[in-house]
Parts: sequence; structure tokens; C-alpha cells
Amino acid sequence: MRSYGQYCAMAKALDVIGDRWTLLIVRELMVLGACRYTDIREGLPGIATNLLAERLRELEAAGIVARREAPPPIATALYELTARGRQLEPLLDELGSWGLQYMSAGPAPGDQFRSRWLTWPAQQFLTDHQPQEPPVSIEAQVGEDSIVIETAPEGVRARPGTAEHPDATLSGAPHALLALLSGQLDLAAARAKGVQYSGSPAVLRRLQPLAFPASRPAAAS
Amino acid sequence: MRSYGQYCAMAKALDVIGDRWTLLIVRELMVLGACRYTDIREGLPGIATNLLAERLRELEAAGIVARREAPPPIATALYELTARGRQLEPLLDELGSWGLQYMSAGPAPGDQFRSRWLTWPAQQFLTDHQPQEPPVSIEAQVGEDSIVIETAPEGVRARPGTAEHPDATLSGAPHALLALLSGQLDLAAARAKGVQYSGSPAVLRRLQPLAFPASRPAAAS
DNA sequence: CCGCATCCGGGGCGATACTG
DNA sequence: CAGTATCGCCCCGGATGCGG
Repeated sequence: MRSYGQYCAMAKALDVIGDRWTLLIVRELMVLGACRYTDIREGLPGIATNLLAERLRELEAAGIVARREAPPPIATALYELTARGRQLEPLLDELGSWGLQYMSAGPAPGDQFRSRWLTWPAQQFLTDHQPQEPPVSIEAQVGEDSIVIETAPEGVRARPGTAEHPDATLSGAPHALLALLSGQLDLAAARAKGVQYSGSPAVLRRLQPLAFPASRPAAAS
Repeated sequence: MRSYGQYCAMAKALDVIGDRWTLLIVRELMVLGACRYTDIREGLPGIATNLLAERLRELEAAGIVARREAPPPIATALYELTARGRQLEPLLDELGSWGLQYMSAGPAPGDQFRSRWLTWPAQQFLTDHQPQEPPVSIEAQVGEDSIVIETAPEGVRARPGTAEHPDATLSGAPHALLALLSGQLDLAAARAKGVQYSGSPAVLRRLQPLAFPASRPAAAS
């Protein structure tokens, strides 16, 4: 991208990550961890293949993404975030928190969706209220692919994939699941909007926000 | 901007504020408060006038900026952030915090600078360690225009303008002043880099970071 | 099939000129 | 002062090709 030519921290940041698609590529790498070119592309419906390749090169040159030849069993390269790339997580969190206000209306006509995009609200809004209890996991899916939400020592983690023996399963329309995960709806209200939940309600209650917070919680401290 | 067409909070946010120059316009309005078209333009060296006008229209349509006809004495319109626009402040803070790593090398050849851009590091990194003491103010300038850094009940505030009787004055090269404000340099080291400080060192010590923090402090809690 | 590179049309952007 | 108008270019989107 053409530099703004301003000696200002925000302008310098935008010089590096202000290009179209760039932050969404970082989002995919944040969600997926080390992954293949095609895996990234699957999470970026609408991107032109040449643009993805070009952005990955730029991100590698900027020290945000590392490209690594995979060990023999896999015949391809893997992409992953560097330490500098992982430091973009608070920025993506803020971006999502601000953008959440545009989600309550539901998907616009033609909007694409991927289950993996639910990992962000899951980690952002769910908390383990009983960390001393045995770990639990919930499998959520919409459409083909699924994600796993599970308790961990550091807190609630979410990742694409499946769980062997999930304590609960969740499915439904994207906007209903998002509303449930972000605390806009409780389980009863979400069920009324078509959400299917199987398993003990206590599992979900252990993780859910306690009340209905404002759509944009006040900045921390 | 063309929509990403993804039902994801980050993508939706970028649909609104991902266009080139958009976040920098918000930055200027955050720094200046209600101001005229020309005032904004002065803080955005390099922008084409039609782009600024177009972006302001888009930001107004998105409910981020309000355009208001000024009262009679002034024969022009004023622009200011709406509540939704002010909610972008944490995002700009994160953007600046991440971009700060590119500032330590000093300005690139041809980089522009405005004193007002120092208001962000001043508010981000300075703290009033003696809030019960009488308020103090520091005037800082580089080149033509100056800013005022002053203590307030809510914490340290910085704004473009001048102080009537500043307790201290500060001037020097942009990168040296930034290093001083962000805690990368103490006063002695900054003076060695050409910073001029007049006034009691205690005034600056009252506000300065106590130690030399890492360039990117860990995310809160 | 994966991971791109190439090509081409259209629109966003940059620079300047111009106007009420 | 506060924009509008115009033009050229480059970035982007979409499709196709192609080597491993």
C-alpha cells in the first residue's frame, strides 16, 4: 500500500495492515493457527486468489506472518502468525467489539458465513464461572463445519474442529447463535429463534454471560 | 467501500471504517473536537480534497460524524464525532499501540508531522501520579503549532493550542519528543537528543512513566 | 488438488484545476 | 474557505492457466 507519509503511530500501523483484506487474513490465521493456503482461502469468501498470495507475501515481508515448509508427510507450506502478528489480537478484538453493533440486524442478503467466525464471540464473551470444576466442551455448528468451545486453565477457548464427547451441542442460524454467545439472548429466547441445544443447560450456564450486557461494554478500567 | 459480504463483526466494522483515510479522519476529529473542514485537512497532509469531502459524507451517513451549521459568528459548518464515532477511541488506541513499534526508527524521508499527533502518546502514556496536587500544564511544540498537556480530574488531557502560563515548555524533534512522552527516554537522555525542556523537572516527573516499559505493554488483564 | 501467476476490465484513489 | 470537477493511474475483482 502507498504510505500515508505521516510520522504518527496510527498512520504507520495503517501503512502495514491498512490494505484491503489484510486484517481479515490475520483474523483467519488467528482462528486457524498454522494452516495451508487453501484453509485461509476457505475463510475468506470473495477474495481473489492473486490478492491472497500477494497479501501473504507482504505480511511475510512485514514480519507478521511466517511461511514454513511443512514436514514430509504434508506436501505443502504452512502459514502462521509471528509474535508481531499475534500482537494484533487486541486490535482485532476492538474491531469486533465495535463492529458487533452491525450484527444484530442479521446477515445482509448475500452475506457469507463460516462457523469458525463464531470462535471470536465465544472467546470474547464467554467466561468459565466454575474453573475448578472438570473441563467441559460444547460443539457448535452451522452448515457444514463445526467448532469446539471448551474450558481451559487460561479461560474459554474456541477452535474449529470437532470434540469426541462434547458435553453439549449447539446449532442454528448464525445470528441466533451469535446473540446467544454474546449474551444478547438467553437459551430460552435463542430456542425461540430456532437454536437447537442438547445437553445440560448447566453446561451453557457455566460459560454464558450472567446478564444481558449492553451491546458495547465500557472499555476495561 | 465495497462490502466484504461476510457476516462477521470484524468484516462489518471494516465495511464501515476500512476505507483508506477513514480512520485518520476519525483521528483528527478525536484530537480536534468540533472543527472546520480546513482544520481536518491541515492534519491530513497528502489527502485529496475530494476524498476528504467524500469520506466525510460517508462517515456522516454511517452515523460516525455529525455535520452542524455553526452559529452566526462563524460562517461555516463544523464537523464532530457522534457517540458512535467516539466509541472508536479504544480501536485507535490499539492501532497506535501496535504501530508505535514503527516509530522508534524516526520519521522516514518525506514523512510529515503535526504537533497535534503528540496528543495521543501524551494521553496514552502519561499519568498524573499526584492528582491531589494543584493542576499543572506543559506546552509542547515542534515547528509552528503547539499542544498543551495538562492534568485534569479524569487524568492527563492533551489538546492542540497554547497555555497562558504553562508550568513547563517542551520542544525538539518529533521522534525525541515521542520517545520522552512514551517513556522510552528519560529527560536527560531526551536532552541529549536535542529536546529542550524549561521548567521544573518535577512537573514532568509527575506525569512521566516511572520506568522504561516495553514498547508494547501487555493487554489489560 | 494445491498454490499460485497472468491477464484484463472497472473503480477507487491521487493530483490539480476550478468555482461559489 | 469549502468544497466540486476532471483526468490518469493503479489497485482490486474475477477469470483463466499451469506447474508441482
